[in-house]
Parts: sequence; structure tokens; C-alpha cells
Amino acid sequence: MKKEITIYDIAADVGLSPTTVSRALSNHPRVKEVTRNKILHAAKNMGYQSNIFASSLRKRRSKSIGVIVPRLNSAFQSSVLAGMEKIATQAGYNLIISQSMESLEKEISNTKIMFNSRVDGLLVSKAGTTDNIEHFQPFFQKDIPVLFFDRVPENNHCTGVVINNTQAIYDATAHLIKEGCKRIVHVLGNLQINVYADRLKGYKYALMDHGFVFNADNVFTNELDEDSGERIVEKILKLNPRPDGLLVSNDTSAASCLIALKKRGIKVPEDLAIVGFNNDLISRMVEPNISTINYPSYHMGEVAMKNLINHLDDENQEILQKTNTITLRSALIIRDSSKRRH
Amino acid sequence: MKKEITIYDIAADVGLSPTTVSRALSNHPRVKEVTRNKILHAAKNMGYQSNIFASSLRKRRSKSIGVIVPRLNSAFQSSVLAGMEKIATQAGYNLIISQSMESLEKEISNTKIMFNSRVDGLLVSKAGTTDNIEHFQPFFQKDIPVLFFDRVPENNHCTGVVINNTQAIYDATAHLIKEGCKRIVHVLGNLQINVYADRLKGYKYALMDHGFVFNADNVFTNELDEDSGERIVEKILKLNPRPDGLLVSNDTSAASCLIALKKRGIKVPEDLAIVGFNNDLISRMVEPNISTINYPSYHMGEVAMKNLINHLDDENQEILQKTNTITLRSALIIRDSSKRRH
DNA sequence: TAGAAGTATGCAACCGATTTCAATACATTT
DNA sequence: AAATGTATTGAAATCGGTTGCATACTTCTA
Repeated sequence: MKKEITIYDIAADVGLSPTTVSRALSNHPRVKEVTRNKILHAAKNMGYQSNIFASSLRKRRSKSIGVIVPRLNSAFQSSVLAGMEKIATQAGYNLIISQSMESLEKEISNTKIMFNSRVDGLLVSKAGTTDNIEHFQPFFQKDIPVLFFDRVPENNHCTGVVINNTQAIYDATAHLIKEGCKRIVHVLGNLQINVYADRLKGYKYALMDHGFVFNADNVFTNELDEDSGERIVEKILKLNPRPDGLLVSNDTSAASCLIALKKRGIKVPEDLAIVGFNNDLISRMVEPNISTINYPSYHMGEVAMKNLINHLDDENQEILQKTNTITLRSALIIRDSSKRRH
Repeated sequence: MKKEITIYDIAADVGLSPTTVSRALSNHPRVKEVTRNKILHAAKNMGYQSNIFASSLRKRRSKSIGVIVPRLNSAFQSSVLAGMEKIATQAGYNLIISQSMESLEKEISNTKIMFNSRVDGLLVSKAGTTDNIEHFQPFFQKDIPVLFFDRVPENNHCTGVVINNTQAIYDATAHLIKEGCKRIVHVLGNLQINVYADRLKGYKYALMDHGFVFNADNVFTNELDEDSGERIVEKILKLNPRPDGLLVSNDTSAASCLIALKKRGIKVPEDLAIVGFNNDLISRMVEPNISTINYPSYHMGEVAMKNLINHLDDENQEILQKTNTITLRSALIIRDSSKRRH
């Protein structure tokens, strides 16, 4: 392997000490302008490349941030990541990304790797089965900031960036009621996840506030994947009286339901009104367009990263410690799949 | 900050030298079984955490791999990344990910960052405007393997993982012809990108082989985003005679076209048959389902990462150097949007 | 039993940038 | 001209793990 150019080589070249070279390269003010230029020039000429390992070893920080998501190949998550990457790069941080595959075990293992990689901060959206946060203890102990997004732990020691899931589904439910729905089915994912637990609350509250009685039979816990529609619709058809409103916690599943319904000749929204969640591309592409909750995913990535980095750079640790939750604005988007009045 | 536990602390604790501790921790064979166990035990007890900076500095490798994609928030890319992450994690490599936003400038800057981060290898899908690969020179010079995927440079010094884009569109075109289409429009992205240039070839060859004359008016270069349908359909309607086949280089755009066509009362596939590309979720969800090319994105991520890591681990550098291109199987999936015969 | 061969451990020199403390050079003030 | 202050620079220790070479200790062979 070719020899690397180090600050010592530069120092020898320009006849100064490594100390001065180091200072010049990091724009330390206590180096004469002329000297600095001479050094920068030599560095460029010699093809100098700073060694981040040496630097990180000495400075005890890596200038990198870890991100753990349940799955990389999800429209929502990749949009969040895009927002994070933008901010991180701007601020000179690297992004180390891994996925937990919705498994607590993998999440623990990923957390360890991130810790060993000495990330300066960690951003996490929990796996479905994660019910404790023991495995983040090493981070807490070393005061390495951990910030959760979307799926946050119940524990309120942790800072999280979220939307108001309860409110969002409250609004969606109220909307369906206003459209004349009498029996609304709510389909959601694993209730261990705050996101879904909160939404269920919103559904209940809205029913209550509008004089409806909550009925557990109308709540389905389900995978929300591409094929879920068939299973969900089968269940719906077994209910008597037949539901006339459907609230699905993700647009992919909502679209899948829509297709399954149409296949059976059930009209949307006339026979059954649908509202999805996320405002994914798919909600705008199927027919009828699916009403949904706009989830500002890209923005969530930006906000989460910005907060974490602010915390790191300004050394005003307290801000994040005192902040408990950052709630982003989400909004109901009404489209044809739920318009039953004229 | 609390003091870190180092191998020196462990050494002092068990009454051995740091050398032996280091060897024991990295499973070096020249340490007695008993000694090793004693050391591992102490390490665990004392809460030892290896310092990768010190290790990387000395060993001159980072155990991390860089990935540069045009955009993170794309169904295709995020699926590729998911495949890469799986393999990388299994092999003990970290993933440092960044996006070029389709800009050469950002790609260059990202490349520099990756180089400075001393990734052990680099995986790249080129930005649209990238027409040279000068900026990877530092990697080539230092013999750090760079592997391209999907969007690869023309230059055939580089190893790439791709599908046979020419064949894919050839098949799609031939299919449309077989379905009775006489005038087929092909919509694709920036022709600087090999992916689209190759597809255009496939389109031309297929026309030729079936006795059609290629007509440049039938080729549109376009953004292939969610809103592209309106613009594309407007252009189509200006053509005379009216086209009866549409080959769109991405499913999002194909779906967008489908919607724009339906809005105008043009029947798919009767008046106009459509074939998309990628086999994204959306192609299966719209009505009619869109015929498309199955692009094995997850698999591409796995294969690319596996090859890169093999190369790194086995030290048999030659394999990758001698491999020019790895082509994955893609296949035409025929759905309702292009079935015109009974 | 001497000598060879092998096994287990340690010494000390790295890897390359940063930073504390101190020294020197230079400018300004009285 | 002396004193004080300020701007530049440098020596050396440090971050923590790895590794070539040396040494001590076993075991085996002739």
C-alpha cells in the first residue's frame, strides 16, 4: 500500500511543527494567515487526507450518527431517512444506518454495534416487539443522546419526535361519522407500539364524543402489508350489521382493502367509506383516491436530526434533556374514498 | 465523562500484559485457553468496550462500507439498501449511507466524505448528471474496491451489478407488438444514464426485429415522477396517428399516465396498452394492474454487498477486478394493462 | 539429558491527530 | 529603554489497540 501523507510529512515539508500544521488544517485562529496558506497549499499539493481514526481517537467523537429503523424498505422510513441524511450531511455528520427487522433481538444487536461504533448520537424508531429500553442504557450512562421518532417508548424519560396519533385518528373518525358512517372498523398494527395504541385511543374518544358505543369487535389487529386487504375484508364481511366505515392505519393496507372490496362489488365510499394513513403515493393513485392522514415523514427526519445535532454541537445538553416530545403537525386529507355526502 | 475501560485496565486487573489481552480479545490462537477465559471474563465484568478508532487506526481498516444512491426515498433504492444492510450486518460491516440528490456535485462531495471516512469499500448508483468517474480516482489509486449497481458508468474498468435493461425493454416492446400495438411510445429518463440508454436500444432493436421503423417522435425523455402522467399524456395526444402502446421506464410514472388517460376517457389496454418498469407496489394496486418488468432490487442489494465483502475478506482481489459485470435476472410480468387479445 | 521444536507471554514501537503548557518573537505602551 | 501584552509556534504527552521481535517456559526427540 502506498504511504499515507500525514501532518508530519507536511510539517517536514514546510519546515514547521506538526502542531502548527494541525492547527492550520483545523482553522485554529492562532496561526498566522501566511503560515496557514503555506500549509494548506502544501497539504493540497502532497495529497494530504486527514485520518479520522486518529482524530476521533484523540477527540473522542466520531462525527457520525446512528439510525435504527424497523425496515429500510418502507416508503415512510425511507422518506424519514432522506430528511435525516440531508441535515446530517449539511452539518458534517455521517449516517450509519441499520434495520431491526421488527425484531427486538436484532434491535439490541444493532444498538450494541452503534455503541461500539461510538456514534455521537442515536436516532431510533422502535421494533414492534420492543417493550423495554434496557439496551439503550449504555448510551444513557455515557450521556450519548438518544432520540426516538415515530415509534417511541412509553417511558417518558426519552425525547421523541412524533405526530399526535390520537388526534389524527380522532379527526378521521369524526370525519367518517360526519359522513354518516354508523359502524366504523379500525384496523391497526401491533398494539405494543405507541403509534397504534394512541390511534386506538383517538378512535375510542371520537366514538364516545359522538355518542357511539365502542365495540371491540370493530378493532382488528393485523399485518398492514400489501396482501392484508383480503384478510381484512373477509373479517369485515362476517360482521353483522355490515360496517360502513373503515379506518386503516396505513395506506398500503387501505389500498389493498379497497381492491378486495371492489372485487366483491362493494362500493367505496357508498357502501363503505375508507380512510388510510400516511399519505403515501399509493393513496393518490388508486381509484377512488383514498382519504388519509398526511404524515410529514421527510420533515420528521429533518426535525429529529436537527434536534440531535443542535444538542451535540451547542453543548447545551439541557435542551434535549428537558424536551420531552416534539409533535409535528399532521392533517386529515379528505379524498373521494370517504365522501358520502353531496 | 466517565473513564473508559481499556485493555490496560484489564491487563492490570488480571496481571497480564496488554498484548495478551489484545490477543485474547481478538481470539488469537496463541493464548492459552485458561488465560483467554480469564481475560474475557474480566473484560465482561469491567464493562470493557473496544475502541474501534484505536483499532482502525492501527489496522488501517474501518469495517464499514459506504453507499451512495441518487435518492433515499425511492421504493427501488430503499429495497436495494435493505438487501445490502442485511448482508453487511451479517458480515460485521457498518453501512454509511448518503444520497447524491441526482447531482454530480453532491456525488463528488459524498465520495470525498466516504474516502475520508476510510470506508473499506464503496457501492454506488450514479447520479443522473454524472458523466465521468474522475472523483473515484482516489479509491482506485488506493485499491479500495468500488462497485456500481443499477446505474453504472460506461467505462468498463468498473465492476457493476445490473439487469439486462436492453433485453427487458426488448421483451416488453415485443410483447406490445404481439398484442397488436402499431405505434409504441417509449418514455424514459435522462439518456446519460446507462439504464435508460440501454432501454432505448432494446426498444429500437425490438422494433427493427419486428419490421417497424424507429421514429424519434415516439421517444419522450421526461421526469418520471408522480405528476409526470399529465405531461406525458398531453404529448401523446398530440401525436398523429394516436399511439396504441406505451412503455414507461418506471411504475410510478406509468401509474400516473394510467390515471391521466382514464381521466380523458381513453381505455387501457383497449385504446392504449401500458407497460411499466420495476414491479413496484403501485403497479399491482392500480386498475387495471400494470404490466411491468420485475426488477430484483432487494436481491441486487444482497448480491452487490456480497461481492464487495467477499472481495474484502478473502483478499483475493482478483475476483472483483476480473469480474466486469454481474447481470441479474429480470422478467416481464404481463398484467391487464397490456392484454389486448382474448 | 542436551538440544530442538513448539507454546505462551511481554516489550516497545507503532498508527496519526490533538492539546496542554510553555517558550519565543513581536508589538505596544509608558 | 524597559515593561507589559499579544501573537505565533513547538515539545511532548495522549488517545487505545496491534504487532514484530524477543524471551521464558514446555514438551518432544535423538
